[in-house]
Amino acid sequence: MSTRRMGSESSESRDRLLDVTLRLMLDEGYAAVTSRRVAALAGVKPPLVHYYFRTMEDLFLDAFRRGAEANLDRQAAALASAQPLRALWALNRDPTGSALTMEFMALANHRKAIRDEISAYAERFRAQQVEALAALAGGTGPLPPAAVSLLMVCISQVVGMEQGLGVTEGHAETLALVDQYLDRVEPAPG
Amino acid sequence: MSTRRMGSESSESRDRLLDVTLRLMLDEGYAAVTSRRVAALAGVKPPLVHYYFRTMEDLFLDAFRRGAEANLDRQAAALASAQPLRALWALNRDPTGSALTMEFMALANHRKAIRDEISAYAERFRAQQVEALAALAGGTGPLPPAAVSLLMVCISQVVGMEQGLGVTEGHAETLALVDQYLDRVEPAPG
DNA sequence: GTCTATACTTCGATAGAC
DNA sequence: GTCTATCGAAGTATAGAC
Repeated sequence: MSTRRMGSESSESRDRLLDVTLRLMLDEGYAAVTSRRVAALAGVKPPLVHYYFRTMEDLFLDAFRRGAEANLDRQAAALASAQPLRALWALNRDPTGSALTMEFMALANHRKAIRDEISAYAERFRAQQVEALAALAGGTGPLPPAAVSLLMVCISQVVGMEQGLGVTEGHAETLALVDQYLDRVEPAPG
Repeated sequence: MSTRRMGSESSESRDRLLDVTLRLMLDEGYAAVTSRRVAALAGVKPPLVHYYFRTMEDLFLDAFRRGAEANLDRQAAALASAQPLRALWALNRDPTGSALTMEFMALANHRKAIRDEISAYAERFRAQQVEALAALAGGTGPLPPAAVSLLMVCISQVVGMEQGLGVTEGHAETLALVDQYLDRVEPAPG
């Protein structure tokens, strides 16, 4: 066990395994991520998964980190754009994000290592947002920056979730409130 | 198969199996709900699970229905109370609810029968709320009833989720906004 | 450095005895 | 109404061949 070898991080197979893991979580939920299924979809033999990842938990962790880092970059770009609030809102409303977040949250429910990782990233996300919103030239209107940040996440997360279910009552009214707020605090250029 | 026998709904064992299922989902996630573990925790032999529930999916469905019906009753009581908005808010903030909801949502991701069931109940929940809020004597202030309903769910769900993670930035500001809203639309008696 | 053969465990589900 | 015995499939993980 102490002499167990492990694949390099630059391997193409390793890369495919991470891709497939995220896709599978999105399509069929975290419980569908088994070493056999991941391997089959990546076109490799099942044991290869354990060559690159000591345990399935390690696979989840690396898949999460990869997705989270990419999202942090996307969010930084959005916050640095000409219309930070609108860009942030558009980014949060991406339904892929909500679905994956929910899967990882459910996983975190009973895997401490994953909970800690998500917790650390969630704080970075929130901090990055709050800092940028607080520094906004025009301010964030009647709502404190931290509340704007949290509300955007709340609304996009739950609306996206419910859309996946086919439940839509109250969505139009709530999204209209957001648009109203954006028009007021960050008027569209057109 | 067509002659397969099945236990009655009034059985005590059946009742225990449903209890244990919900508890296990809460404690360790839906993936921990296996026929063997449920049986062990309920103090019965594994095959008994399949005597009462044809498949594991049936077990999940019945467990969900039982929990959902109880919640619909609780919500109806809250909405019929003297302070409907405050009672509804208190009910939504129960952390047990958020955790279970997340588990079932994750389950729904890859089980169509469960998705349909959750969808139907979610619509009933929302409809019950919107109807009651729309009929409120004092109205819902500057926000439309449907938006109030959705926002309460959004905020309590995400705040509860993040509290479980230990992430709290923005919570105080957002909860203060809710309190401010409640004080305005439904002033506390004291 | 990369992958495969294989061990061992646990799963859902059924048939039929008690 | 409940339990024993058991099947075939799928799970994680390791040891060792290329």
